[in-house]
Amino acid sequence: MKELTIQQKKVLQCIKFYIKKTGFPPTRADICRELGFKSPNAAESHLRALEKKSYITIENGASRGINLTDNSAEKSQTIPVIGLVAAGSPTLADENIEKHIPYQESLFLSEFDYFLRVKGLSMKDAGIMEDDLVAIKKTTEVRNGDIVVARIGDEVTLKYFQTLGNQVKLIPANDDFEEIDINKETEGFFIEGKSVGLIREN
Amino acid sequence: MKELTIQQKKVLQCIKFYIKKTGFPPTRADICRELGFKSPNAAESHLRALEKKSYITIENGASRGINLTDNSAEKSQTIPVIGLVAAGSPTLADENIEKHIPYQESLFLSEFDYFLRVKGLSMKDAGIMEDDLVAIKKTTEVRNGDIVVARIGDEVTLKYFQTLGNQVKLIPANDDFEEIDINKETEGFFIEGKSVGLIREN
DNA sequence: AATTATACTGTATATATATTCAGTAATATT
DNA sequence: AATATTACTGAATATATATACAGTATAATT
Repeated sequence: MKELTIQQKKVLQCIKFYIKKTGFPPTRADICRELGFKSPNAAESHLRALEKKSYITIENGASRGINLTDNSAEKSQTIPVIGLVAAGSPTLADENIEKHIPYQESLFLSEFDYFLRVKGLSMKDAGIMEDDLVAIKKTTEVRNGDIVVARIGDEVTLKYFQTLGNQVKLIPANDDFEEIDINKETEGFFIEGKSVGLIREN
Repeated sequence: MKELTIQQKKVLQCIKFYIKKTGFPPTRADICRELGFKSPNAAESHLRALEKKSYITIENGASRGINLTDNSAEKSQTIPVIGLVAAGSPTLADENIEKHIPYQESLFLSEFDYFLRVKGLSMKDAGIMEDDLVAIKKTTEVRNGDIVVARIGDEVTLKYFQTLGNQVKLIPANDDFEEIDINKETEGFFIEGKSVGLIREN
């Protein structure tokens, strides 16, 4: 996927926004109006650049003949599912992405960035079972009682969050598991995000 | 919602199909081509009828200025959420529908008909918590171990299903609750469907 | 019985729109 | 140092497109 320039991104955003607002793609003149260009050729050349980088297709001769490709998404948004390996997952990087699943904006009350595939039963009593998909919002602003994705070195876990001063407790929802006590400043300790929803496929 | 004539339905379907295929709405001429009309005015008058019945809006003067309204969205794109009252819910009829939520086909592995809003903790150990939305597929074909929506008279419950001969056990996933033993032929006993997925909004 | 809605054909036309051509200028790449 | 890419203005134009007008005919509603 070729990178877009700042201006090209603006034009692509403009197209997406226009479609969302009106239900149909903009004309060259519409794009000029939205972005302040004075010549339709400004829009035209940006469109051809976007076409070349395959973010859109253009049906020649057709008015408003712009079609967003799957690459440029928004059409049917997808969200990555990341596998959480029980015994130490190195990162939440792209190479750990299991698959992408379609997703609708208003599925949960709050926005989220990815799904985490749960391994193990450490949050069983919170109703989070093996293989559940937990919707995670990337954030470090978490409150006591939140279910968080915490990283300690190489290991990533899902636990209840509880803090007092500099001390953090990561509490499992299962008596068979031990609670983790850690200092906020510990090397390699990091809050990746918090749970905002859950999906179970069965 | 005003009823559409057969021809108007065809035109509306044609618009939806065209947008799906190309990413932008059809012109009058496009509609004529697709449906075999010989005059652009045939398309024009159908469009105005659809506008009048508010299945579409038309931006005057704009090419391809057709916008599908929320009304004309496919039924299958939203799915009802039905409240399950812990102590006896009369029916799963329309009047109990909480709301509709958007839904994407491939969200779960199997198709489903509605979401059931869970009340109570009788399935806690199966990871089904209060206020969870359980995706229910309407069916009477259930197997041992399935989580089913069973109706006994006025009461509707969510339980594990276990059967032997004519005898059915409805087993909660919580020691605080009692298992229900019932004969298949009992008056007023009915399997409404089974759980095929779960969503938790929090 | 009169009116309105549906369902078209056929012609005409103003204008909305894509698209080409001619420039200018800065920046990035080879 | 030469070339390509980005980022535009400005003008011109063929054509794609919405839309009005004139008809014909049947069915539904008042």
